[in-house]
Amino acid sequence: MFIPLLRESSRRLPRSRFGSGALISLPFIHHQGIAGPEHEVSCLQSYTGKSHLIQGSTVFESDFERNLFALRQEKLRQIEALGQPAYPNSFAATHSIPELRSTYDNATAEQLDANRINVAVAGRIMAIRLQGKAGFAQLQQNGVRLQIYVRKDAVGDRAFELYKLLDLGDHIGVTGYLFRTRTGELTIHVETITFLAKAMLALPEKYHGLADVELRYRQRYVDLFMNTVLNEGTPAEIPIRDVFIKRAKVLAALRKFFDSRGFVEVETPMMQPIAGGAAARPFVTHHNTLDLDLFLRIAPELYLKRLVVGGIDRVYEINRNFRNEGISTQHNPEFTMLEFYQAYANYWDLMDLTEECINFVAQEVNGSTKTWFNGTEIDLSQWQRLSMREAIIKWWPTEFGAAPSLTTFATPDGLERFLNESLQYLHTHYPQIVTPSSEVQGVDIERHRRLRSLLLLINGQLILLRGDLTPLAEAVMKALKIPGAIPPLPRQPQPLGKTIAGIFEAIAEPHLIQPTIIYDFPLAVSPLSKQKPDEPDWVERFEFYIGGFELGNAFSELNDPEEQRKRFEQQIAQRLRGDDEAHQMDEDYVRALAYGLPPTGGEGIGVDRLTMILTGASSIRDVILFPLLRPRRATPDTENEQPQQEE
RNA sequence: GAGCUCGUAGCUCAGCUGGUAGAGCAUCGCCCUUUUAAGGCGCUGGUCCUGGGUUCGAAUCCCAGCGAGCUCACCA
Repeated sequence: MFIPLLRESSRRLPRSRFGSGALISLPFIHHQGIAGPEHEVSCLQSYTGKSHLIQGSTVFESDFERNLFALRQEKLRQIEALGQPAYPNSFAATHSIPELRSTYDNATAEQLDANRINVAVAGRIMAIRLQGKAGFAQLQQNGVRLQIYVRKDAVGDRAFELYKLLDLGDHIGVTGYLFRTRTGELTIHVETITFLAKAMLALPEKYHGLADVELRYRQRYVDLFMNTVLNEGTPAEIPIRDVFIKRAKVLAALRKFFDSRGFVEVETPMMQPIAGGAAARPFVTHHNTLDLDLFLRIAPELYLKRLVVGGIDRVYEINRNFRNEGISTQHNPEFTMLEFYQAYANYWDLMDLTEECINFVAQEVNGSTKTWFNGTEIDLSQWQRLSMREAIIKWWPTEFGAAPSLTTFATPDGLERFLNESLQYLHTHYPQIVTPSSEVQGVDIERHRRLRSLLLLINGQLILLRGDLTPLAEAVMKALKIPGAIPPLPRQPQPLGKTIAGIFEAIAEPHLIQPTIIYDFPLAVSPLSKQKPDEPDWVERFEFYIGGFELGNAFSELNDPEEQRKRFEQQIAQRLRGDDEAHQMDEDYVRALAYGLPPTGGEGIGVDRLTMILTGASSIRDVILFPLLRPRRATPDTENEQPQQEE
């Protein structure tokens, strides 16, 4: 199976050196003085025949790479012939490249000559320039580069032979002394070269790096050492390596912040019999010995509050949550969340703590509270606070006619009447909205699309509120060519609070670019938070938004076991109505509350999203080392075995 | 789940009013002892994502699929 493939590919191998019949111009053939096509065929086959990688593997993209691998194997052999092991175990460096650069970047040529600095450093070759009997290369370590200068008369014949066998991407160690070149660049004048490891594959193009977004995610190892710059040409420009360095700093800063305030870091189950603490669909897994279905956690919330019951008054956890939802620039199925709980605190205390925390982390990570995100400068020290109802009123679109007032939200009837009026208003003032923007000429496409989606939104909310299609709503749906109701028709009208929250998200969220705390949420969307004493339909809860999306969610925790059980039952009722994100019953959690949870404030902060804000990365995948992607089909064989059977 | 855009050499990209594929980097060979996106000369490298269709002829047009990005929907 392999041999025919080799022969086939052999025909396309380079023929330059040995004329028309030559198979491949392998340096070792030259060195051994063997010539002629027959020998070459047998040589290539004999040594590729020893390689599991070349024979059986799917790591190669092409014959080009397969051949390159074979050539590099031969170079390794020649390196061994020069007396250096192909895969040595260590190298004793005296400095790291970042150390050398930071220490001697300002040293003058005269200083370096007068006081010779002998060094031994290791790194990956990221640029190499041979010039006859001398050459330059750039070694990279931890994202920092340092030039080396190799002269044949300084390193000797053998070492210079080795230098000529080096390729882009190889790891080497060198000893020598620092000097400055004619053009002033800090450089190591090399005295010895130690071969450390070979790059058997070709590096991406040296100027542009790895630009293909998909390749960058799939082969993050390449992306990282190529260190491609994100947001090039903008104030938010940042090499990808620095994104992840900053991510590490975000985690360290968060720990520093909470540790210094007496919080205890804990780890609670990520495999849970009941996936609770949030509204989301969980992943399911199975424990064989116990024959038990388990859920990957969607939140640590209920376990952390059990710990507060247990007397850990200040507790936090930083870990992964898993939600079986769609993927977007703000969503990855697994994401990192900080959750913390503080006994005897309420949501007002947490608002202050949140502002302090984000401020602190920004300073630790960036040395500034200002950051660039999606083309806007954001100041993480300047916060505004609005209630959800105020936010809806504030950002009610002018195209929709009159904005609601605070009393609009008091009763379902009031809200329904208001939404109906808005729908009528839209319908009469913008009769063209129902036409798709692609079919309308001479209009502002963005505005048109916005109006259209707002029309849809109101429609949907009315349907949800009422549980049926009124004639006007039906007419709009028909005009918009929407088959059936969107969202799906509920059997009963949904609670008022859910509609209000839906309107808020659609209308206000995109405006929340600068840090904003939105407080007082409807009870109906908050099964775990405490009611406001004077407004029982509303709870003491806030979310904070930066850059147009939600970063955190906090509330005064519900600690009345009886009320908690009732909320669970309501959630179960919603579940039965088809809402599979509604909360499940957790009797043990209710039991824990029955032992007495002190008044407690709790909050969750999305660490990935916070990192996005602090690094200017506009996609969550740019702050996750290995974001979830569809697997690539492994081999050409399985490719052919897959008929197009899916609809 | 829907819409838009993209998929050409290992990498970065041209070619897309249909005539059977090109550049730069990398690779390979030669020259070059202070270069730095080194330079010069020469060679090589492609199931143009996959499968159908239209056509005398498809990288190019049409359909379907696969993968990705963005926007929207859902959620955090």
